[in-house]
Amino acid sequence: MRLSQYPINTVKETPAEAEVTSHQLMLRAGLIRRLAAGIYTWLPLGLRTLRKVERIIREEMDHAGALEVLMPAVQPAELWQESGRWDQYGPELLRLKDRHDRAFVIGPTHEEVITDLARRELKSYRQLPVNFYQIQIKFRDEIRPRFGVMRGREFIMKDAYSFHADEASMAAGYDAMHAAYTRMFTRMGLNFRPVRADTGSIGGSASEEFQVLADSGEDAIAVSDGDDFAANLELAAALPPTQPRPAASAPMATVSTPKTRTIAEVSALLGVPPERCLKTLIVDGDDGGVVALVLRGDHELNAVKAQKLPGIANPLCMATPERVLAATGAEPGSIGPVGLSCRVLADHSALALADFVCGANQRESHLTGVNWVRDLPEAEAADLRNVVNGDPSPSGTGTLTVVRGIEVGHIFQLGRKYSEALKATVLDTAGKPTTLFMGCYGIGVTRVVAAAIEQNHDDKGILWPEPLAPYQVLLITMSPARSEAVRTAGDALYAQLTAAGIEVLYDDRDARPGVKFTDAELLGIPHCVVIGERGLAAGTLEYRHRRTGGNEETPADGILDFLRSRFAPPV
RNA sequence: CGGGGCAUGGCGCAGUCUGGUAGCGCAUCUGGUUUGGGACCAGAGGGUCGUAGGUUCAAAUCCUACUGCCCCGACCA
Repeated sequence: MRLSQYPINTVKETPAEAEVTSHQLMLRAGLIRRLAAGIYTWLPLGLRTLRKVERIIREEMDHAGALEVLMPAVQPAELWQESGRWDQYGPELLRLKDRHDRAFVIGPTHEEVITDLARRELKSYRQLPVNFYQIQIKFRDEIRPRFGVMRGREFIMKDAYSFHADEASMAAGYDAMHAAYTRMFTRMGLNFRPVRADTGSIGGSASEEFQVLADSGEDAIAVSDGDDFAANLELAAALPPTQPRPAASAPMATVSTPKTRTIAEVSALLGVPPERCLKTLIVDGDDGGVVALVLRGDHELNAVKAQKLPGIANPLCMATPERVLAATGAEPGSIGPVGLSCRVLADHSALALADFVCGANQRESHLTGVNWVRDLPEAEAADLRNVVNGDPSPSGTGTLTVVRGIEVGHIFQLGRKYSEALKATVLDTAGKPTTLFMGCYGIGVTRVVAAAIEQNHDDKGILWPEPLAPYQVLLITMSPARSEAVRTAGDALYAQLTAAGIEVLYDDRDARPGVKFTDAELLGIPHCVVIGERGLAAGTLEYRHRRTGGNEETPADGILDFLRSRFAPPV
């Protein structure tokens, strides 16, 4: 493509609406434009990268034996009522009616449609296993779309659904997708980790997320330095301390702690480090009562872990101040586990403390020198907290570090959740109907593009991983309007490279060199060839690589082989 | 949905407190001089100041309602 014929501008100033780097760069480089909140147009340059992501996904899905289909974006409400998700999904599901007043949804996902297809088309165990996938537009009416296409409302997803006669086949299909995903993201040149994940609202048993590692990621991931263990923070288990609880050495005493509400304030006032203070949170139980959750002062409550515990409301709900007062006799800021009549759950690390500080359940008072058993009954032990840097890995090897990630893929073993609801069965070897086992496997295609930029940029612009770059080579002519020789050489080289099957973006604009170079850096095409008069006279071209920088002179007549030697070998 | 903020040429902003001629930079167009790292000079076009009411002799500015967008939280590819 000739840049002189690409009418979209690059932008110098960072648009005010964009917060994260990838969003800013995508707008500045002219990859996307916003139409409404969370809804974007893909411009030619951005679309090329999007298509490259799609192509790699298709190749690896096909290679894994999956079959491509294309399902409708608009789906009848009946299917959602049948699966029960019409009522469960909530306002994120965009519902609409047609002219006959029939209810439809814009599909946020396609379990219902694919399961409907499966129950109609699949009749025998002999047809299994099978994996259908599509690359298609989804709509989720997110509460808060943000970060450009990273969390849009309309987005492109690759979703795949596998069907199996038994659990072992489902597990094998899951493993095959795990391998396919690993190949895809490796081919895309992304630094990623598969991590264990919570199954959330989709349901099912085993589940892993594929996370692109980036500091701006919305997800926290705990990774072990001893082996390949990695888990989403919501799921990463905090092991109980191995050392036994020290013996009590201090008497319990009540101290006045006026105007202190937070652990930090109490800690500062009493001169006791936060890790020797306890914080007590009152949450709703599932029986109408309340439950006290006790954590070490320096630890954070993990809501996903807590709400899975029996007796605790799911989703987790903090008790109202009135209920806290009724249950403890004090307001948040001065509450503690001593003398509570409600059920008390304590995190393992909180239970390992001796001579600790906690709220006294009296206004603006705390207790010091408190000890389990001696001063209050030993609470039920539970894993309630987020792991922190330095915690031992649940895998038993190494210690954990918490890093940030962008979730670009998620794979699930669904079991029979949807096939049961929609009565999707096949005949087994005995000729009896058997309910299908399912797996489902998603990739946020549009999000991959943003994640790739988030992970690959510098202060000047994008640094495309070679397999995702909209073009392989950027060809720049220096002042073509002034030099016919440069212009002719540029046109000829453009034709030559294009004929050789190389994807070339040709900056033939009549713009000053500085403009062209800064745009080159913004756009992030990996390989750049510069044609100028002074090189032309010597029979040389200039080459520079976006990531490594620097200028190299190379003979003009060997440019094709030279470039090919610089291309990254395919993964 | 709860909390906070913003809305003024295509983009980024000032002007709003204290009502009185709509302004700056970038971008765009014309002419000229320039040309290896976002040029310079001269000129030009482009804005119902988010929408609708209200107060006032007079509203971008004060009041009311609404809409859109952004940020923080819970949800997710």
